[in-house]
Amino acid sequence: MARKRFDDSNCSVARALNEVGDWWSLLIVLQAMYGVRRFVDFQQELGIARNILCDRLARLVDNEVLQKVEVGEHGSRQEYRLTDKGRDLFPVVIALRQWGDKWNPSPDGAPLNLRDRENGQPIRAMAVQSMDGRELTVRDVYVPEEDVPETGSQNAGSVG
Amino acid sequence: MARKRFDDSNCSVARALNEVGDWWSLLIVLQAMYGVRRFVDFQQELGIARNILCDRLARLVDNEVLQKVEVGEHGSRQEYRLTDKGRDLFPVVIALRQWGDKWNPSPDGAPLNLRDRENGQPIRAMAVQSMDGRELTVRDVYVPEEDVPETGSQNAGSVG
DNA sequence: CAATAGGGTTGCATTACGAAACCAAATTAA
DNA sequence: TTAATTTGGTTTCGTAATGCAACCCTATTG
Repeated sequence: MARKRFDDSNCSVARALNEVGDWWSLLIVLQAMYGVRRFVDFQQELGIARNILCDRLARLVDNEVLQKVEVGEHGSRQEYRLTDKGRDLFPVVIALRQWGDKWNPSPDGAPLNLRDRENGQPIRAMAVQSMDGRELTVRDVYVPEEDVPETGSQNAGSVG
Repeated sequence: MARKRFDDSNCSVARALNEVGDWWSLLIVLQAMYGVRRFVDFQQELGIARNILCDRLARLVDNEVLQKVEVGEHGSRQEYRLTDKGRDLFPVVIALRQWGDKWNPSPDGAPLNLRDRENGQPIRAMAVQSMDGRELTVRDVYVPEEDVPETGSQNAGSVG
């Protein structure tokens, strides 16, 4: 049967995964953050099959993560650029990258080091924070009683 | 042909997606963060096919994101619990959730609100930060020249 | 002792993915 | 000016992954 979709799930993680939760989409967004904009370049950087790339780009455009821009005089040259929505995936990508670097260190050498353009310092480790800046773990948070989603659909009861 | 895998990619995002980048794995981890530990509960909460759930749980255990624990006297009752590695996905999940809440608001009602156990306040929006706490966008970071990965394999040149 | 719950496995139909070939418009090279 | 190349796709086809349902075995409950 068809792959299950979660467009109308009342879990926003599920809805998010619906848009960028497949093998390629996030990598495409990552490349876009690296500055890649052209079909051929995505294809070469990722080694993705062209038909799949077409499909993913179209879906990302549909979901307004990317925007397709005609460049060149008579059309026939396109660019795929990140929208604000797409750029907003930056924390997701960085969180994932840091997790990967920490728990699956690169087989050959140092992790990609990202630096603050302003002073050349490395960036901070991503963390869930309280309003006053404390770092929160899974156990430090909860869902208020009145907001606990009913079980059996997509969300379980308590966090922690 | 086989779905492309990225075990040995020198991009840590790709390696991370290799472990939790499919449709179900992150949702399973999310449920685990909600406190779900039993096979049947995962199955009911997610509505996932049982064989797929088996496969994903086994893979997550292999990758040390979950740990399988025998409970009950004579075996035959298992629990799947998050490891430190799994719990460390918290920032990833929260970043994804906040992105989903912002750009694909729940069709029926308010987003799941997570609160700080210590004072009942909501948590902060995830952000990539500089060492001194400034919020950084994609354009505020760069990769130092000597660390720029060669093009054509898995990473493009510059960030921004 | 029968019924049920927990945790899987097996078979089968449907769908998605990957590789390579093919295509057409627009550039560039000769 | 014609031929080759680049860009952005689509088509075809074989393989892999998914979902559903049915089945299995071991504990526990009634």
